[in-house]
Amino acid sequence: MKTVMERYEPKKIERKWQKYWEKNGTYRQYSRKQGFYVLDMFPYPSGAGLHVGHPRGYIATDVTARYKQLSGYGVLHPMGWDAFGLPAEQYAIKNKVHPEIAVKKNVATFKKQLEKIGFTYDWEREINTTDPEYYKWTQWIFLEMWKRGLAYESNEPINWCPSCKTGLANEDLEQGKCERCGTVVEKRPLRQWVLRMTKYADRLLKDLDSKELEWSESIKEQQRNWIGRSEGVEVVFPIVGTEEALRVFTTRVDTIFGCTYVVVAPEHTLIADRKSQIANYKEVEKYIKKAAAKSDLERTELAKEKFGVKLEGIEAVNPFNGEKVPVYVADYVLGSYGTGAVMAVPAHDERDFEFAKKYDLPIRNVIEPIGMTGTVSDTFDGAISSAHSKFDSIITSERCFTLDGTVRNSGEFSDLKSSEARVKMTAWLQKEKLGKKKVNYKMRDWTFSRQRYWGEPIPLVHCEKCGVVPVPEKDLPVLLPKVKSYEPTDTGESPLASITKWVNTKCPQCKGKGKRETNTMPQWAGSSWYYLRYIDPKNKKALVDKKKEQKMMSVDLYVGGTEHATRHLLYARFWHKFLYDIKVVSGKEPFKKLVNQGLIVASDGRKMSKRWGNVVNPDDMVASFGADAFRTYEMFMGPFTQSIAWNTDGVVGTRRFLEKVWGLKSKIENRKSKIETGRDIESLLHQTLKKVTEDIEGFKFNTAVSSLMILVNAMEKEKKLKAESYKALLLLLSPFAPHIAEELWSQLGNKKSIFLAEWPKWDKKKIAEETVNIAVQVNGKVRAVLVVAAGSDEAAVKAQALADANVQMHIAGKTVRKVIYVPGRIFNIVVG
RNA sequence: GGGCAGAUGGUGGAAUUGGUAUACACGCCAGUCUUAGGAACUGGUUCCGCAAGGAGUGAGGGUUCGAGUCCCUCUCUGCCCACCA
Repeated sequence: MKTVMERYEPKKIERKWQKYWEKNGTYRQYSRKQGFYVLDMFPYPSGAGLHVGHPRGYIATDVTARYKQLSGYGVLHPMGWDAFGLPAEQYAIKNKVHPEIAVKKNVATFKKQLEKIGFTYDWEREINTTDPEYYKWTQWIFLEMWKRGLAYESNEPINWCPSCKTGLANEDLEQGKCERCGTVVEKRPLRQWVLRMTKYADRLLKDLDSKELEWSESIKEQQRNWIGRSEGVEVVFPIVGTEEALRVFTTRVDTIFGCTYVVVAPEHTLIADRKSQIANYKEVEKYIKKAAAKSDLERTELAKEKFGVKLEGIEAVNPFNGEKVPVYVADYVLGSYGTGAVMAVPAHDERDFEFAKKYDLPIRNVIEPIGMTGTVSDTFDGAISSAHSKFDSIITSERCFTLDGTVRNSGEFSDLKSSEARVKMTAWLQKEKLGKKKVNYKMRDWTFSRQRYWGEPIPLVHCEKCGVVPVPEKDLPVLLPKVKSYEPTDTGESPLASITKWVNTKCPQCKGKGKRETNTMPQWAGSSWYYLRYIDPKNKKALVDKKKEQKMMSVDLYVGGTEHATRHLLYARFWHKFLYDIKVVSGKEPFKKLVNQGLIVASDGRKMSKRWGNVVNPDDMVASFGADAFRTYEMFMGPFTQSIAWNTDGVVGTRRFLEKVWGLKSKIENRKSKIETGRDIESLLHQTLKKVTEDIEGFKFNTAVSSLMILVNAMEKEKKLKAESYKALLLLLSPFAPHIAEELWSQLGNKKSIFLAEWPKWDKKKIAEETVNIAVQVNGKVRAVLVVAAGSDEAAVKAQALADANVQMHIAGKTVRKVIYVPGRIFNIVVG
């Protein structure tokens, strides 16, 4: 006799199955023929723990991982910790614990939180960037780069955050402020290690267009903009009365006849070199000092107003017309881009235009908008204000014309189109040896050293005799010394510099006295290659065994936030290309497909943060609703790539849904009473099979869940269910709600895990329904809905439509002019 | 200033890509079981209107038998970049 059915109690089943899966290695099906590598951007284990926003991406990869395993793949889905860097160190300083201990504690918290949600993670492959066995290889990669001249020492001024007390890379800035603490960044000359990322600029750019790279257009565009390739020419402007010349970079050589002065950046060497020739050197020097004191932010904020000083006594010659033009120094020209000098064409460049107006410099127009002499062309609509209605008026107007057009007043190049003029003028320059084609990038080399404690030591030794010497591979890793005090200093020296016992060492080459490099690597070092370590996490001889896991060499699916567009994702691509060049990896790109999840914000619309007190902890969600309801809700709440506000009330809905699935068990027919399920439920089931399969593949989890809800609602209305139908439902549900699916699966008498079963396939024939609804419209408005046999012809539908009372009412007294029939959808009667 | 998204009920969002707008869910309303409650069950829920009917996807125009979807103009919101010559 059957007892009253047990209630659905997640607490009773979730922990049980999590233990079962771990014990049985359910998700370690690596021996399967085909592999699939699905990866989450690993978290930074902060002290605050996870909030409900974090797992959104992890759940999505988990759904995909489970679906792929059910589809026959051996899935690699690992997790680890990115634990070096400032946040961990600052947390440690604030809480007066050593970072190593803080990290250990935080990792434990994160892991405990993750385990409750029921992921397929293979914890045997867990990695931690602060583990010496791990950072040994981070150091190894650095040395390989150093050996090939890709890591170099520099003393150039770099971004210095006075609050974090460390140098920063360009990528670490946000509008001239430190990305971490918001402090305005200063320029500070500092000895530092730099990675020659610009050497890879072209490849980093070009490979974005590779067909194999399935990334969102917006991330690719962000990387393109960051790399900032621009093609132009370097033009030589001889300096009057000297053998020297000023080289300027321009993308608009077609405007060069409109050049009325030249501007150099305050850092430009011309100023010091020609000191004696500059009549107003004192004034110039004062200006340069003032400019140097300005932060990048100030330079940017004052962008509207441009200041500069004329270098009295210096003139440059425009190579095209031999005209002598004055030279200015102004900080609107950047020392670090191009040649640090520009030719100013105020008529056709906004910045030059503003500067020229301020200092009353001549504005000479040499580009005429196309169509000005004839009819106004559409090409420039909007670009040409009414003030520009006549060519001549442009010169004196309030605006300059910055687009391409027809070249005028430019000697032999007059009357050419801008694009043609650029080609011919460049050719002329090359012939006269007064210039050459040049490509410039906005992206800079990667400032790679930090003056902080909690990072990978840079494995180099400074020796008085031998210079910079690498630590031999057999001596790696260079361990980060355990110290009590690791607070940063103001001096630009790493706190490691004061640990003399560690600093003083033997030169690996001459065995004489040597000093260790005391700078550490930036936070982004460890994450630039971590995806490779998961493939072969225990390997002590090599970073990764290429032969062993060739099939996993690059990540098939990578999921994470968009905030990494120009840092982690750029750095990892750079390192991967380098590792490809030295034949450590076999592919050119690390991440084939990239999907960016939308941010989950708090219900008040703000980011979840301790500061606002709006953090929702996933532990609480699991405790009140169960992991399955929580997981399903995160997938159901909205489109995956879109940002969305958290709403705890919504979890109730997915919990109710799971209760219904649980309840359906009682409807399963037993062997004795073979009640046929209707055709309706069968076609709906197959429609759902198709929908859920396609939606998981397309990352449309919200509609996958809703289609499951529709199926379950329909099943509830049935008196009996075929066991086969119910099994199919459980399989479809299992990626989203693995615990309940596994529990019900085993209650059906299955001995093996549901995740070792096979994903059901839909049958095209069974999807088709016997009858279809046809909307009958009169002049585009729906007046009736007919139920007709599938595949009815137009005549049959027309007869039925015209017989409908409501339709008759709307066409009464009018002439039917036309009918449109879309089979299976619509029948439109046009009357007039 | 530039680039990329986006705007649909009270709320989150669907819409076979030009074919019945508002699926699914939350919330709300009414009822049922219950001493009570709801994270239970049943029904209802775009707006105006008693109804017939009409209006309706940020605003305005266009193409079409038919537009949330395509084209033009505009408004607003979010994210990213920003003196890069």
